[in-house]
Amino acid sequence: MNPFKPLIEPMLTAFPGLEAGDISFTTPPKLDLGDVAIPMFIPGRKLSKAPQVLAAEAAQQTIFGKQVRSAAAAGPYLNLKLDRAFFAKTIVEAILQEGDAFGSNHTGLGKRALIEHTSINPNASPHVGRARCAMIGDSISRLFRFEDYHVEVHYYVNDMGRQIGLLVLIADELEGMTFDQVLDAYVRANARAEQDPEFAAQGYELLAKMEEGDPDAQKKFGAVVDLCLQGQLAVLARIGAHYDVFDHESKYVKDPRLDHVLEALREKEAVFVDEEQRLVVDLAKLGHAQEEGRYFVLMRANGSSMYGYRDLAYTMDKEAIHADINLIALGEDHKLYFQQLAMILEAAGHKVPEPIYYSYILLKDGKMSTRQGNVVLLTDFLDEAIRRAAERVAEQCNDLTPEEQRVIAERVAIAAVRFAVLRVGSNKNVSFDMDAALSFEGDTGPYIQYSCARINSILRKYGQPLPMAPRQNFPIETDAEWALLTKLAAFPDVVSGALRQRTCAPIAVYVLEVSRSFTSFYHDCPVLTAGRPELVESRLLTCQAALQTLKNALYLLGIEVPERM
RNA sequence: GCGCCUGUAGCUCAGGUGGAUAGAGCAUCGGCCUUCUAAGCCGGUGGCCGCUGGUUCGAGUCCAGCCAGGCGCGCCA
Repeated sequence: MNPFKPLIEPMLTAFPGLEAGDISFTTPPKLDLGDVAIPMFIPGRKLSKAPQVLAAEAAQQTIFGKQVRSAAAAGPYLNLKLDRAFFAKTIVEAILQEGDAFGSNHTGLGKRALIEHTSINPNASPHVGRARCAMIGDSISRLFRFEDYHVEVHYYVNDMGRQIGLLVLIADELEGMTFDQVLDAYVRANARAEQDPEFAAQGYELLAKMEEGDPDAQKKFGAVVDLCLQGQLAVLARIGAHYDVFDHESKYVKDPRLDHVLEALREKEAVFVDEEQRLVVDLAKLGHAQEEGRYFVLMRANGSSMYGYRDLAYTMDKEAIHADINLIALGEDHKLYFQQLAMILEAAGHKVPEPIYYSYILLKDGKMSTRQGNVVLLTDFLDEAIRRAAERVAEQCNDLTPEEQRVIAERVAIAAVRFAVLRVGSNKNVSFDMDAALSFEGDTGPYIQYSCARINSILRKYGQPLPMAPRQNFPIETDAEWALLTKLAAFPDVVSGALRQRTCAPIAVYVLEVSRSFTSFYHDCPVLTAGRPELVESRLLTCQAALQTLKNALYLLGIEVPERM
């Protein structure tokens, strides 16, 4: 939606050399300069005129009609003061009409999008670093769904490998291991393998059996993996992450398609057996420029396959779905690995997924490592968040039942966590600070929810159904109303920008701006006690439009809108 | 050592495709609850945008070099 479309035509009439695409709109730094600004850089280049000169000419020569009160040049900008009521009405009308779809540009109609994310090793309860991947991946899948893509979320279950083998050994000794004991068992298994070569060898042995299809080994692996996976999914569900398809790594051990990849590599003389009898790819033959990361091992000397070998098959499997968009969210530590994988598959004529990398959440004393047990578990983090939120809710909503309070506290906590993670760019390391992450004041998820609760409160108190569309007269009396509505109108552009950049961070920034803008409106503009019925109505509809926009944007972030808080 | 990512206010972060006086929150200082929720609002203090050069009418944004942090670099996944 571009509410300022009616301003384009008069410009084109005044300057025949221009096309509609040359005219763009921005908000002036201060509203007393104008309600909307048209930058003259691009039109100036097109007409070979200095933007300052063109702006001055445009202010003189363009005949805008009665929707424009005044036009003034300010340097390279043409600032317009508008008949605000006219444009405000267009904006509110569009938002209410589009409802839950407002903001979507519907670019995914009839298209498929596949995204793989999270795919944690089944060895322990997820820590907040892994949860970052889940939240980023989940939000991107929501973004594509919102754009009308048919979205399929895949989860790769790493049910093979030495690590799991060691865990199976420990589980055997433990008997009746529960999910809560897994992390501890996993840490112990790794520590023991480092000190006890025999134990480590047993792990490899078990792994080899598993790969050969030994039924007993498969049963043991299956039991441990399933215990972990179900436990992990339950925790991930708490933050709203869900998956459509689970692909098990063990399915890709002896995939016939790998022969054809090997064949392609042989043709390029890029694969060889090294002096230790491993099957290795020489990526230099495929165009890899550096010595570092030149070799990629496919199989061990004993003939068992490496993770990457199976991943080749899995990646081809996803390619076979022929999705229009094929994404994978990966930790930055997988960057080189994925480039190597891509190089091999491309050499064999395959298309590879588009990676989305995220950096780590660091603790004060360094990186989180499941293997070392140096972690903040998502589940503990959420419990603490809920505990803090519950304290606040108990003060503020003491007229509600404990059950109602519990639901609110949970939503507030999840909003705090998801927002804190999603608002920062995914290629940035974040240092984890419990207190900062769980603050409910300022630029936070709960702040946004709070503004929604206030809107809901106004609508509840009004107590009657709102008209579906603004009436003829839509008075705008303050800058606050105008600023809010133009901010709302920007949502579709924010969505398309986020989609293009494959990140929901701009949505988080936007939702904060809308909330701030609404709260200023809330303080400046009484709604129910505005006086004139038409003003009450226009402001009610403004509230409704703001709520609809916030709701749609918060859906993308996986944050729920509370009725009150 | 080589490659990729990051460096913006005391702290945590925004700042597509170069454009108006570099923006928020926290912290700090000062105002605002007989009026729709103070998890709030309004205002003040606080910036060699890591450093040095270059391109440009114009650089936080583009290029080069350097400095600092993160990640990675052959039988982990």
